[in-house]
Amino acid sequence: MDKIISLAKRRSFFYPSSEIYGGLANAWDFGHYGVLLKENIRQFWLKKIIQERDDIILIDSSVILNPKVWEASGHVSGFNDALVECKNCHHRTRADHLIEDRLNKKVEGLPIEELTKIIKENKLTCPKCGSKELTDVRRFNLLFETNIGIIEDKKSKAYLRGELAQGIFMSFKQVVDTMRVKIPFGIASTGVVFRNEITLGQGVFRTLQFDLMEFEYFIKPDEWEKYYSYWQEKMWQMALELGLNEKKLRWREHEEFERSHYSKKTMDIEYQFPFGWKEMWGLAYRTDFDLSNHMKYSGVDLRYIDKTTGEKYVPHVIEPTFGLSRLLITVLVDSYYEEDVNGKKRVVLKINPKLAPIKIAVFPLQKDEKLKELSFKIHKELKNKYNCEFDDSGNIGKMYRRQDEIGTPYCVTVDYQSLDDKTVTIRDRDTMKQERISLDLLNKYFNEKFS
RNA sequence: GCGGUGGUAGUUUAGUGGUAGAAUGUCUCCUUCCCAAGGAGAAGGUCGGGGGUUCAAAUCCCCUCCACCGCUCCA
Repeated sequence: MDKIISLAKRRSFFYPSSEIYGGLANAWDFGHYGVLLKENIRQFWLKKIIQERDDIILIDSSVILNPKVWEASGHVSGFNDALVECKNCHHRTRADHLIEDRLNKKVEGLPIEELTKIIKENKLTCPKCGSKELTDVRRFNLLFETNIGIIEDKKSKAYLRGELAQGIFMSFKQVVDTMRVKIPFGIASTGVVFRNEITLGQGVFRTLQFDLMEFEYFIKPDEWEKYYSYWQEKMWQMALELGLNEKKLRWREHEEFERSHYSKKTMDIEYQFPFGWKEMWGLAYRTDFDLSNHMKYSGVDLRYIDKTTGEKYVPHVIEPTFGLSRLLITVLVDSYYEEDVNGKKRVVLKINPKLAPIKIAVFPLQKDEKLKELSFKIHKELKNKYNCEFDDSGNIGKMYRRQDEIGTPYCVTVDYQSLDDKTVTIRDRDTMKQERISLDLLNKYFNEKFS
């Protein structure tokens, strides 16, 4: 893993954020190749989910929503309450309620330290599993708080979105009213979300801000099992299509105590990283939890009307979540190879060509004005269609290796023969083999390679 | 959040109180008809940050930040 982090920084995929000030824990910035890779992955997903289907609508919601959204969703319930968490089953309880129920004692307004003391002295246990292992009393703040306008105004408090789902639910009515959708249908969204988790650590893997791609698939309540397995299969296929090693992937179902408050069934696709199996994507059955709560809190009817049967009901949802930032790291880990070439180490990222940040690099075999001129011309033309790089520094070996490290699948080299017969060599990243091809056929050649 | 380890050039690192070094990468020039080749030269360092001890601190002490490994948890 250290090798990947080192490569990521050396080759500008990602690196610690605001480093001149000592960095910020769990914040990373993406560099040139990192962003290109990330956006290619996003495009791949959009093609699969939006372009190739007819039943999923794309939206992009505001990062800051009306704060009531997060109250209705359950993300801020107990936000201002002092809670204890059970170390065994992770159940969270309001500390004042626990004390009042067990000891019949009014503790309203007591400071947190006092509450912790009372719980410890009286050896109070978890109301769910009975464990004695409770954390100190504290305020958990999952969501980042911010202010709209004047900080002193209490009504100014707002939250940065902690998941994409709520923005999707906020668009539900709009989509149903305008997009001629029929159940089953999905609403998709991609973008950055923020988590103010108390427990940090795990570096690039657990960050304050991360990119997600996700959708809610709205279904009839009695059909959830059917669509759950449908999306389970689709997600697996997508992971394979991205080029990930199947042997390093597995499904894992969450135990009841692990599941989020809204979910009735959750499964993760995990990837086997150098530091163990870790969650990459998730699939949750959220029932009608969110729409029903939003109906309750907002007073707006969010039921769906089946135009053919006249049936009126609150749809249930299946939620496939694709961690984009995590997928980027997974792709790097999965495609990193060290090979022995002529007794020297070759580091190469065997990334799926469709995802590669740079598709083609063009260089003159030697430093020569004529070769350079033709290379430039070819480079300029290919750039219209692909992300390309031109290079003429060092020697041919160095240029190939440099491209290997950023996963460029093809290198076009211009030599003296090129000047005579208008052909160039194309070198394949994975096999290191070359083939000579006429300039007229270059476009056709790459069209086939990247189709 | 708790416990352990560590932080020196872009990267990998040597340096245990006395003038900050190497390899590699980067840049320039020469050479070279295909895989980090050869030659010449150059740039690159708040020694993570702050404070203290000392004639003198990368080195010793305190605080802090960051990373890594366990425990815990998420996507």
